[in-house]
Amino acid sequence: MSEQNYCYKYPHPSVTADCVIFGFDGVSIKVLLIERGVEPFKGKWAFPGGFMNMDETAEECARRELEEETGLRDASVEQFYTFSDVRRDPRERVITVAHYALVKLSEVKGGDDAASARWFAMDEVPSLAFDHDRILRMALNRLKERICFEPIGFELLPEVFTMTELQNLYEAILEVTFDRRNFYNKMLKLGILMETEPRPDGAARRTPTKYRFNAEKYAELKQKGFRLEF
Amino acid sequence: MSEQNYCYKYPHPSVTADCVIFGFDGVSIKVLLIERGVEPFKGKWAFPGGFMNMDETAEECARRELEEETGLRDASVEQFYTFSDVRRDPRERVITVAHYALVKLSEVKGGDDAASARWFAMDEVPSLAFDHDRILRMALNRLKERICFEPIGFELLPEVFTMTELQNLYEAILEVTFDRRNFYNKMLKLGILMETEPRPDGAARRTPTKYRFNAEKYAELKQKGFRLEF
DNA sequence: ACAAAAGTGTTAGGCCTACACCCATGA
DNA sequence: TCATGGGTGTAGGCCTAACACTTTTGT
Repeated sequence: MSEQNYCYKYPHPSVTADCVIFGFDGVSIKVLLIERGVEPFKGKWAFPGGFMNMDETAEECARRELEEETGLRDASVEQFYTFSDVRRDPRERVITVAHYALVKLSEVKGGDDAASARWFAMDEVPSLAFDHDRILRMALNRLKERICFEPIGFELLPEVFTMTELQNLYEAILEVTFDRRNFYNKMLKLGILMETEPRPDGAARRTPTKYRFNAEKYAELKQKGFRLEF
Repeated sequence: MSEQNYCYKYPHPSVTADCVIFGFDGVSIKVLLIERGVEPFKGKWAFPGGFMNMDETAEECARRELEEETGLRDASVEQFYTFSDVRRDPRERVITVAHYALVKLSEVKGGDDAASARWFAMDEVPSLAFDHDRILRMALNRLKERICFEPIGFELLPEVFTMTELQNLYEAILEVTFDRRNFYNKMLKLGILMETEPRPDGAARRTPTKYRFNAEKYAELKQKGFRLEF
């Protein structure tokens, strides 16, 4: 039954890719976890992940996991660290190439495993399987670093969003609060936001201004090197 | 002879750790390369690296490589990316966890392989074996990012150094030039430099002020979160 | 004598921060 | 009418960037 057909002169570790999937619901950052149905860590929550095939890169493997859980193929996925502690998996030597994905919650459909998958706000995340607590901490740190250089916020928001939502997102990721006017000024001065036409419903109730991300302007900015000061 | 004793149900990639070793000679950034003596890429230059043992982490493996080539045990080593392209090694599937190390050139003794190892300035680096060109590019980018947040410069300089050397280092890594006075002011204001006593040789020839890195002050700064603006 | 490198201050402009009130809406 | 959230401008301080000359030393 369990034939062992792949033989090597020296021992090889198993290699997996894990995918920390972040979403944003307008108020707080969420992460998608899966409840483990088997030992080890049965009943504990963990990130989607799985063994890397021989004909795919780590990132492709992470994207595969992402698609299985969310149905999304084109989200932003980035590798951030490889965890190789000798005993991180109690069964055998497994090293994992950890990625994070940023997804728009509105576009996510439950995947195959929907039954055992759930979104958790950061302050609700339980103690996780394997070394996934550490992986989450590092993923969040990377997110904090990166949001100051790249407009990753827009990967997490719907196409059209309000300034307040954008501010909530930055505050949630960086765990700080900003003065509203200063945040407006800074973002608008950057020039990577476009106002969307407020549809002129005659008696429409007063709605906040909606914005859209201006990818062209951003490309220009990036050329020159830019940094968001927070 | 080549018995294949380690068997698995599914194929496993080989895992290596590579170590991009950076040094600084007072003027330019150097990287330590090793000339390959065997195929593939025989005669081409590559970073030190090797297969990960089953009882060591990727970082430990990278440190082992570092020590073999330089004799150094306590240098700063940091993992920065895992390269997993399917065909990056023509022989078999190999993924590599890439690290960079920052060393003080003055402390480096030639390692076992001294004959085939050589320091190259960045603008002399030849085309490299495997995907090591790409690895080098990414290592340099990480270095650029990191030098704005952490005083990694001090890992590359001798214990005692002049302001000009420090400036040359920043200029070499960031590939820019700074106004000397502004650089002085910024660095001194940060407060992480200590002047060393100029030894009062009576008629010593005029020497530039020497500085030393003040680790305590840096620890305080880091607490509060700091950033170097360049 | 000349070239090369160290050392040193000031000014103007831009950016960040702190801060308060009005309006529209929905309850 | 009251509570909530959106929208808006200014003034002060700090940091950044630009800029030139003198001194010392070695050649």
